[in-house]
Amino acid sequence: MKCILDPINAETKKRRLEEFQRRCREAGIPVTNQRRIVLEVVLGMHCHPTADQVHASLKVRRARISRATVYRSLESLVLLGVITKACHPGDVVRYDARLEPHHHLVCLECGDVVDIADPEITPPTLPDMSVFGFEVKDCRMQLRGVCRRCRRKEKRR
Amino acid sequence: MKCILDPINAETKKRRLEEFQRRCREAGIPVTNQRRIVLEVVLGMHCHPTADQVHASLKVRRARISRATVYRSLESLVLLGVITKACHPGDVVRYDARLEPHHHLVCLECGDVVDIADPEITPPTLPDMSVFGFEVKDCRMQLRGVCRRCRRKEKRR
DNA sequence: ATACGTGCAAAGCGTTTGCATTTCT
DNA sequence: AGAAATGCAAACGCTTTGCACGTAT
Repeated sequence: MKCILDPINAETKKRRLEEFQRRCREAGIPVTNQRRIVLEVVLGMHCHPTADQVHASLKVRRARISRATVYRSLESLVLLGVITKACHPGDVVRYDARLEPHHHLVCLECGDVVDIADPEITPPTLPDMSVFGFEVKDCRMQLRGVCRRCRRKEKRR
Repeated sequence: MKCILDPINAETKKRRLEEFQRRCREAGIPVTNQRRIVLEVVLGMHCHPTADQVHASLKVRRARISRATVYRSLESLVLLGVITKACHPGDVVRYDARLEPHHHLVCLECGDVVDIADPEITPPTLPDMSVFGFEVKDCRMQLRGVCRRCRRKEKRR
């Protein structure tokens, strides 16, 4: 079984950047260099970076973008629907660049989340929650437990 | 269809408090008044309170427990496995007193999460992720989208 | 008696905001 | 030209921590 997802590939990245520009035009907000670069970096990062991790990753790429702008850019990318906020057990906001349906392994010890694909557990259609006035946009399974690293730590005690 | 879950009932509360005391003894940590009262309050609150909401709720009940102790008590209750950290898209830690399997409606606009039960979408057995060294303890479906209140707000624009 | 928990206040971080300046449309 | 975004630094809010004291085992 292979189900931990690979990084987003070059072709998908290109498509996502085009979609970002299209949505900016639709929403009438400027396509700034900063926003584009932030998106590029997030698409290239491992799963669910924090704003600060994105900022650090920008530094490595020699792109000088202030911390405040990184926060604001990520927020506008969420509003554009180009990325989403990941649901984590911790107290730091994390972002998820993967839009296609997938699931998460959540470690309840360290808060780490890993993307997985497992068609077996995915329901074929989105459940209807309109009785509650709720519009379902996507559906993700969280498999919560303890990751390898944390299990090792536990054994050591 | 009825699937938004009712508050935890009196009988269950009693059982949960007993379990808490038992686990304290097992772990060799003291059963203090503060920890017990914090648990009582969390069991009585609507879904996924923040530490500060718990603290406020304690005030209403005329229980003077310092904010720091509330934070520490909640953390020890998590370690004891008596409550869990809820997985939210926001930047504040939220707690979940419901241990039995259930699912969540997550509003991506306001970050609100509502407990639901829907056996139709619940997989019969926990998927095996031991290939990744991951021990699955529970499995929750997140139906992410927009809640009634936020949809109304959108229409007003 | 001893180890652990509690309360208080201060420190620590992640995040947001006000304002002058720059950039995009 | 006008509207919106950026950078900086300061402010803000949630959470943790150091320390003296209190409490459970």
